[in-house]
Amino acid sequence: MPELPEVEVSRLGLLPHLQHQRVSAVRSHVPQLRRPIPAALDDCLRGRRLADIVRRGKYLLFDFSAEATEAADSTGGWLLLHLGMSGSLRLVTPGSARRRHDHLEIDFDQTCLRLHDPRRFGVVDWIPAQAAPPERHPLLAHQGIEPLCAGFTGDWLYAQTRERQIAIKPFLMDSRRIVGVGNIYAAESLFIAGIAPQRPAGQLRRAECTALVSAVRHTLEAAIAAGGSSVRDYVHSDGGAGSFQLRCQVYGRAGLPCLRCGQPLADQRLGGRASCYCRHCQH
DNA sequence: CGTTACCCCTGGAGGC
DNA sequence: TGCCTCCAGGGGTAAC
Repeated sequence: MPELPEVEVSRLGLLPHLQHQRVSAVRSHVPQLRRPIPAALDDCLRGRRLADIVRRGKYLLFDFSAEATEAADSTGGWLLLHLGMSGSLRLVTPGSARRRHDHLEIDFDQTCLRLHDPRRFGVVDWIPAQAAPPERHPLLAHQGIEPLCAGFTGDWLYAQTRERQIAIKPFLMDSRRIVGVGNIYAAESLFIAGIAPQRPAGQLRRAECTALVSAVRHTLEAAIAAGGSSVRDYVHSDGGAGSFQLRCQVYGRAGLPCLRCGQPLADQRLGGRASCYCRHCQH
């Protein structure tokens, strides 16, 4: 279940292997995931070198906007990928057997990148360089602040939440406000900060906003660090990016004892999502 | 503006 | 063993 840390770990794991590599072929094996996969992707990418991979929220942008080495007729662009809920990216030996749900293959000179996505909630799109800049893409244009950037502070959160009745947990998870915080890390961060998930956002005091921002950043950074330590495994093993099992303190533990006070954890639906928390430790 | 429902899809879990 | 139902997840979109 990729949230921001999993996407960032994928980026960090792939970049050293793919940067400056040239695409030799692209194959998609399904017409669409959450949205249609561009049919002409092979024409767009073939012969181009990958300059960089950048992340925006949970989206990855593969930068092929530099001048092409072989494809001379157009000006390159960006490959936009989103892993949805069940997506993962793996580097495999070219020609090795494709697994069920390997929907997209991009052959580079030395390796093959495969997008595996059983539930097909992912996104694959092509953004031509001659179009508007990638941040204007409809899926990126309304993305909120990056939780790991310097501007994401307690003061920022305090200002943004004033007069807002919405519960703090769905507020945190709304990508138009803050990108990359999914259900797991929202639940964990609220527990660490001692804030109940159903609290109206506008009710949070300044100190609570500071604590929550700190908890979100710490949780995400710890998860990236945990995943980063297994980047080598990620690239070479069959297990994929599965080893950042950050020990969850509340997520998925409804009814089990709170690790801080021992009381059974409560479960409540907020914004359609299961929200596990401790009635005793979170207010 | 906020909230809710729905949709994309598969597979794992649990009930019978 | 199998069949059914429920649920999870991200997130865009439409409806209220």
